[in-house]
Amino acid sequence: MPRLDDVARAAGVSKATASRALSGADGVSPATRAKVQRVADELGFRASGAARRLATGLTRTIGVLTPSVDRWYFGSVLHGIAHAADSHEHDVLLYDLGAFGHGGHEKFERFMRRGEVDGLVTITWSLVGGDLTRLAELSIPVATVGEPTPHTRSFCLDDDAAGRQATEHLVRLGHTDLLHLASQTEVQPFDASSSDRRKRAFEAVSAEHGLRMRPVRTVPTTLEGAHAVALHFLDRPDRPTGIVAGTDEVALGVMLAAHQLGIRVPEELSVVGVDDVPSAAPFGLTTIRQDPAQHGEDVVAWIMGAMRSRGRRGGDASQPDRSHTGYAPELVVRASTAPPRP
Amino acid sequence: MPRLDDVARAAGVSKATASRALSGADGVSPATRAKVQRVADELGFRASGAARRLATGLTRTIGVLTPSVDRWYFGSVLHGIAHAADSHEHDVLLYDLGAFGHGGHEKFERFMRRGEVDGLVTITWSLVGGDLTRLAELSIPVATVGEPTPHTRSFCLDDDAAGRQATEHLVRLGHTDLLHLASQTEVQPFDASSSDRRKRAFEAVSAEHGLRMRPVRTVPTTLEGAHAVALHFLDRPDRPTGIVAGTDEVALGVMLAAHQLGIRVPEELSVVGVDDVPSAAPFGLTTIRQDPAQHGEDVVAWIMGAMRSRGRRGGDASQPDRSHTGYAPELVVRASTAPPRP
DNA sequence: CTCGAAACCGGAACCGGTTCCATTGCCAGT
DNA sequence: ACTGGCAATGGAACCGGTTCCGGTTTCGAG
Repeated sequence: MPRLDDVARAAGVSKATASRALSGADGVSPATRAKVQRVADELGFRASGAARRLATGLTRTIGVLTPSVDRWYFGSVLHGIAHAADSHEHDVLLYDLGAFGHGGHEKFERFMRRGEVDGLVTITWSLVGGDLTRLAELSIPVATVGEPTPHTRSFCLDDDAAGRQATEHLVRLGHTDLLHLASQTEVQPFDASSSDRRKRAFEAVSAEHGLRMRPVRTVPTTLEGAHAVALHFLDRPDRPTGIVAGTDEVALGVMLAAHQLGIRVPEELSVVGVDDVPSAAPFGLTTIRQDPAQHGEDVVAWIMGAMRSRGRRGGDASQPDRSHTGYAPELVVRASTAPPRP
Repeated sequence: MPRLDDVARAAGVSKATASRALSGADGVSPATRAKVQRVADELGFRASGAARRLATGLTRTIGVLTPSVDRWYFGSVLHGIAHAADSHEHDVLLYDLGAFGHGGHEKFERFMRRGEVDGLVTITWSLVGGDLTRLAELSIPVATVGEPTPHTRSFCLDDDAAGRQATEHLVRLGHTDLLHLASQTEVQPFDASSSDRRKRAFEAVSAEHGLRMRPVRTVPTTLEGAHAVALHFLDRPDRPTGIVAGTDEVALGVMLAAHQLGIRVPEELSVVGVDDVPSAAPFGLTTIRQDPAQHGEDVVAWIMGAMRSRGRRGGDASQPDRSHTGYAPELVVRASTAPPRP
């Protein structure tokens, strides 16, 4: 494996000049630069990342903290992040904190201990209170996607609008007896998780239109979990005529349960979800669409910008950007919603 | 941020001793070691990963090449990998090659160019032929999970047994007219992808029992894709009485299509899948279970072992381990299979 | 009491880049 | 012709650890 020294010698220049030539810094004549680059190519030179990081202090890596990677939303965000990071010539260091609470804290501690990233994005807050504030210890840009947060720059669906749109869609169809299924948030450091905001939007719309007030139910975020609970609360005469689910997975679980109980969707029960997962379409699920991969791309774009501004000292004094981006939801009407039976 | 030098000075020892004390190397008296460790703690010392890598040549990082991260199988494997890597104090560098063929090669090139990992696991071969052999250029342990390969150590479900078990289950129930839906493999460098092996097992069992020979159909690996095709080929009088799907997602798509066409499962159509995804249970899908997260854990365990043996020079001369681990499939019988109607 | 091995430790080289600073060469301005 | 100034370049320090090598102790065996 050739070193920079070898390239320099072969090109007849000093290590310093070779470094400048290859890194694109100026102060090198075009002729010299071309020669060095050619020689480097011929020798198959690849700069040692370790040496570069040691010298520059930059890792060209961004870290991702995620509660888990095998759920549609998280996976899609991660996909967007990976794509964007790659196009910025950055690597992605993945920290799968695992099942919530399940040793997640220890993994977080190890992450902090290594801390070899230039920027960090957390997908949802899967951290407990104490850990949250510790993130400030790393003096690197931090952003969150999936939940609005007061501590960091954040990106996610406008949950309030999403909850409203879903509920109002059913109200417009004539429903007056709705039930909201909030998906369970395992860790909930703030009083305004995504799930909460959707729930409040539901309650607000319910109140505005004088709907029957049923207490919101909290169910597991998975299809199978929601299905199991739905089998119980759907199997009674005073069930609602429509259900606003916090998530497509939940909505699909409900549709399945309804089907198994002989309740026809949408004739006897309307169901709306949020997400627009790929299987929502074939199941005919009416839902609120969001594009997590795009969120991932955007968060990386922001991180890159933030890294640049820290780069040039002076932007340092300015307040860190803790603003929030809420994406506009888009209602997708399919076959799972209809006017209630008279 | 304190440096090793600071710790050494504060502890009244040399940098060399401090390094030995903290890294656990021997040649340090217990008393000295304790003192250095205490001082390091007090100062909040964290060794610079960059410096350590430069000095040792080890990155404490393993790379993961995956075709995408938002599909159940890949996500679960990645989850297992992340967990295992963490317990070995290693980081995970993620390379999401993105949609197959879609710039995947460029991303792969960038990966090779940086190449700062101690070990590499590829989830399925999403690489084209040329790229495959280039992996040997990196002289690090490489393993694959999700497909048996001739070039590397590999881990995956015993596809032959899985295909046989699924098919034989239907045969035992009395079916004689089956259709196999192989899931599409976008890149297929070898003549024996997972999908192929399951297909051949199906054909073998079919022949052994003299079943009606229908040509195998290849369908997209997604629920929505399989659903779309199933709507066509199920909607005809001479449809089979049973379907062996290469994947649960495909099986679920078929079940959905059948339902929409008014075909009752399992009375009029039996369906078997492979995977046992979480939603297979609520849907009552009979399937062949596998545990991808376990595969991820195992592949990391192997990588760690391989790294150690390369560490001690001498094991170097020995042939690299290219063996294959096939996990035994487990049939899970649920409600989607039954004897054919007479 | 002496001698040698073994344990412990410090100095310094090294990993492979980046970057500050000094030097050189060349050209325009007066 | 002289010089201020700028572009191009080289030397060397530096980033922060690890590790080789040689020098002291220490301690048990003879």
